[in-house]
Amino acid sequence: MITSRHTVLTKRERQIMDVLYRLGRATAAEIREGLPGQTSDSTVRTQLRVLEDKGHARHEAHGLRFVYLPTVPRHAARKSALTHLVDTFFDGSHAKVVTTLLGSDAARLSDDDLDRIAELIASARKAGR
Amino acid sequence: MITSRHTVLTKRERQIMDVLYRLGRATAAEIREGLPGQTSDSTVRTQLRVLEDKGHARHEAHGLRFVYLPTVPRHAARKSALTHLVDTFFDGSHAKVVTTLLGSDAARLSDDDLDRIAELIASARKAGR
DNA sequence: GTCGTCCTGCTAGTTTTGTCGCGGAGATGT
DNA sequence: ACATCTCCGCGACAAAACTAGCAGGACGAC
Repeated sequence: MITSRHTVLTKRERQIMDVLYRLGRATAAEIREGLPGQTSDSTVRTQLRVLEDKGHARHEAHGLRFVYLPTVPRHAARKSALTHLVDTFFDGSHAKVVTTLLGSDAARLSDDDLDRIAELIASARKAGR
Repeated sequence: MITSRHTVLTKRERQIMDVLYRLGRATAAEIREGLPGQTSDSTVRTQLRVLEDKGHARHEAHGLRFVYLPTVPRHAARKSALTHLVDTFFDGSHAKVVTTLLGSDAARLSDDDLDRIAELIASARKAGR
């Protein structure tokens, strides 16, 4: 049953994985709540089993019920997701993304955030020369 | 917003749209080349027709052949894609994305980029107070 | 004109997804 | 013990997605 190769996710599977990554870990019921529209319990459950087959999720028998979580850790998944997004929409330029983020909605950045970013820029300059 | 087609893209459709956004505009043949694996010409063509039906792509009769392009302009598509990614993987924090980008691979940023970013930070600080 | 090439659109067959009903396995309450 | 509730998995069917073969039209070469 270990048919895990880089299988591309289907629509539903992607929705579920998104919920899973958003929450970190979740029960079948929690995932169902996180999905758009309404879906029956067994449907979600079946999908989760498929995702486990494909190697994208796993579960821990937490007490009596199952708690599902992604196999690929969040930081790894988001890195590749980010890379893909940068390549498709930003011509592979990290800088473009950064400027977009900073330019679009500066209100979401705290002073601490700005400090940290400024620091990163400073060290990037050092490394660059 | 105009008519927001809430149609979720399928695997293949997403792949095609990615190519389309990466290239900006493309003929059926170019798209086929951009896809992973091998796919017959008529398959790609059928998918493109579906994408047009769903309102995600359109074509211009450029000379004799068709040139396909996304209906949603790149900057709009990338904004929503970015928002979704930020929400799913970065807890909605723009700052986290920026630090990830700056921290992971600083070598991809030129001095000009760094200057521009520094400037954005400065203006963000001003706006913040 | 006739052929060969390069496009496009239709249509139909196959495969994959998506959905849920039903039954079983504990746990809990009466 | 029995009824009940919650949670899980299997299997079967419906729906959607994928794929490609084939016909037709426009163009250029001969």
